[in-house]
Amino acid sequence: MAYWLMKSEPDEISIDDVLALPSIPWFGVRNYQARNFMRDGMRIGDGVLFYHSSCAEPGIAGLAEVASTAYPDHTQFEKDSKYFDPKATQETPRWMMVDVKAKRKTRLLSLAELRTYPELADMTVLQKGSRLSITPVKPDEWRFIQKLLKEKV
DNA sequence: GCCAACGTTGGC
DNA sequence: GCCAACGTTGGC
Repeated sequence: MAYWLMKSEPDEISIDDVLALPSIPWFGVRNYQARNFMRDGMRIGDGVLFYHSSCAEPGIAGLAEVASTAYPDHTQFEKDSKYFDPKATQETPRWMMVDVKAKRKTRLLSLAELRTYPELADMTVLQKGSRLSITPVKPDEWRFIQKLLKEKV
């Protein structure tokens, strides 16, 4: 069992949007490192911190889980999609995605708050210049965040 | 809107 | 394989 942090722009897809559906396909990832995490690392049932980015209050907004293993992202083949990739073919797809199922909304653990905890100082998402939309979360970090969500409401 | 940091592309 | 130029991310 592994843990992940996945960024989404709430203007596009928020935790509320995902909660309203059984699961959603995580389309649109166009970064090799993030793709490899989905393709090589993610397994059904892995824990996900749902992070809102590029918004007024960036931070962790909910808990989710991985609901499928990786499969080709269909938007890479769609000419009209902003995620279209002319170099991808059906035979050799370049981009993959997984399904994500929301579990619940949490209080907003803002980026500013996350930065105050020494226990989380090594979190990838908190590192300077970190832009990856999908990052692994260490078990210690996951546990600390679960504890935070129980203790401080 | 600014801009630092990082990733990708392509000429050589 | 190097690296400059360019594009993107995302906090502020």
